[in-house]
This record gives sequence, C-alpha cells and structure tokens, in this order.
Amino acid sequence: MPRPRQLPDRAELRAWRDFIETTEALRTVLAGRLQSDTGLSPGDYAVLLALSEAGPGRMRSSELAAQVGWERSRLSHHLGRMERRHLIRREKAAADSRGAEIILAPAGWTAFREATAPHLRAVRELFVDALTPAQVEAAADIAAALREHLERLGHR
Amino acid sequence: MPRPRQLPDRAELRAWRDFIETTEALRTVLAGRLQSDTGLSPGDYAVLLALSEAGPGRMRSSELAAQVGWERSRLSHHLGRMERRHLIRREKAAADSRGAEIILAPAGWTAFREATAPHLRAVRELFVDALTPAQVEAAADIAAALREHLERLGHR
DNA sequence: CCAGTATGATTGACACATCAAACACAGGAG
DNA sequence: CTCCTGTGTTTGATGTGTCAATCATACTGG
Repeated sequence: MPRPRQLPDRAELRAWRDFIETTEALRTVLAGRLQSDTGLSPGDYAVLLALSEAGPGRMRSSELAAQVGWERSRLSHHLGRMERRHLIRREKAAADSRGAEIILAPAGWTAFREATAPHLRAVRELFVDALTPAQVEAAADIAAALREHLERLGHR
Repeated sequence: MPRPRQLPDRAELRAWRDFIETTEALRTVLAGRLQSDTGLSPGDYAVLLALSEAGPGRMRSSELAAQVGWERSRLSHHLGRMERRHLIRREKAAADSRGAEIILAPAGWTAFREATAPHLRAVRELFVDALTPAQVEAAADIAAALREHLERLGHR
C-alpha cells in the first residue's frame, strides 16, 4: 500500500523557489529603500510604528514585543541600538519595577513621521503596482492560508 | 489635474503586511526545521546545492556567487564558516591564481545528501500542503510579476 | 516573614548580512 | 621590465537575529 507522496513535484518546487526567493528579494529592496530614504531599518520602523500607535508613545517592553511579534531578547537588543541613537528611552515601569517602559523620544517621533510617506510609497511602488488587484487579493489569501497552516502545525 | 494616487489604501496595506509577515514567518520556520533536522542553515544548503550540481563538486568562487545570487563578500564570509566546519575547502585556482576554487568536501557531500529529503519534505508540508493547487500556481505568478517589476525598476 | 518559584527583561556568544576598504595577482602600455 | 589599472577575493566594522543563561523583582505557600 503506497504511502502518500511526500516530496513536491518539479512544478511545485519551482513555484516554491520562485516564491521564496522573490519575497526575499522584495524584502531586501524595500529595506534598502527605507534605509537610504530615512536611515531606518525595517525593525526600527516596526518599533516606531507600534510605539506611535500607543497614544502617549510609551509602552511596556513585553507589550511592545507582542505588538511587533518579536521575542523579548530580540527586542531588547534592538532597543539597545535604538536607544544609542536616541530614538527611544527606557524607564523602569512604575507599576511593576521588574518591567521597563519604552518611550518614544523626540528624535523617534521625527524619524517616524518623516519615514511614513516614503515607506508607504515604496510599498505601493514595489508591491501594489507590480500586481493586478486580483493578484493583490490572491496574495492576501495565500498569506492567510500559509499562516493558518503554520499555526495548525503548531511549533512542530 | 490630480496626480496619480501614491499611497496604498487600507486593504492593500493589509494585504502587504499579511504577505510580507507571513512569508517571513515561513522562512523562519523552514530555517528552523532545516537547522534542527540537519544542522544546516539555508545558506549552507544553497551553497551545497550549487556545488553538488557542478559535476565535480568544485567551482570558482565568483561562479558560485552568481549561482546562489549572493554578493562576493557575503559568500566569502559564509564560506569561511563552512570551511571551519569542513563542509568545503578552498584552493587557489589553477587557471587564474587570483581566483579561488571552492571544493565540496566529503562532509559536505554527506550533509547535503542527508539534508535533501527532510528539506523537501518540509517544503511540501509547510508550503505545498498549505495551499490548493490553484494557489500554488497563483503564488508562482505573483512571484513572477513581482520579480519582473523589481527588475524593470532596476536598482532604484 | 521567608524560602522557592515565576515573570519581565537583559546579557553574552555566536551565526548571518552589508558596506567599504584592502589585498593579490593579471595583463597591457611604455 | 615596470608601472598602472582592472578584476577576483578577502577582511573589518557594524547591524541584525537566535539561543541559552542570567539578573532582578514580584508573588505564593507554609
């Protein structure tokens, strides 16, 4: 009795490679634009976005981690670099003094404000303009299906 | 006279975020599997694949760089790490002694051979099985459109 | 009150990526 | 032969990501 096929066929493999390599290239190009337009990395942008969306521009570190979907360690390293550049500050949380409050510094507000438009323009130019409206929808569906599948598989 | 719309609308932006974040997550999960199944990173795998496809398992460094689509500097750093683990060796090129020949070492052959099946299984499980056949095709089309657009835009 | 454990966050070590600078040899003009 | 320039590759500096270990404070059962 034959086991179910386990390996992708030639066409599926080609689709996979094209897909993964292209999205990788897209990420790289977009990151390069953001960097040269604004001096921010995608990580910087994600952090600033999350902070700016929290009304007062301040947030608990773990909340921020959840918001951007990063591990705490990664966030902590990244915040260290951002703090060096005075984009954010850290304070002990008043409520729970184990915790840290991350505060969007003035330079951070400015950088974020000036980055938004160029970033969105680049998204439009590199992603939206490359695809038909139907393809944009299809991309969203594919992403949803992949994510759902990933989550169903759990973490192994 | 109104300029063309420059920024993505809400739905487009959501599609973009879902798309880019999901592909990123997919990459990460796949890399994790490869790592834990075989001890190789995606970069290692790409290099070993390219070398193994060159009949004798040896290739000029710049040819290898072109094959995997990396900058030379990146390749050089990566080869340094792979050499430390005895997956490859480097020799001066006979023809042009500026150049380096990269040689797939025995441990490299073995690692690659043992990595292939698990890797392909993971691709099937995480990508192909998550999508309908039509979606796999759509993904390939989207990748093609994105890549073509990227290339048309050139490098800025 | 006070172990013991749980939780929020940071640290250190290392792999990976990118940029610019350096290095080493090749090949041609004089 | 010697300088000059170009090409193939490496190196160093720095930013980014992951894992495991650590640190500090909070909480809980006795």
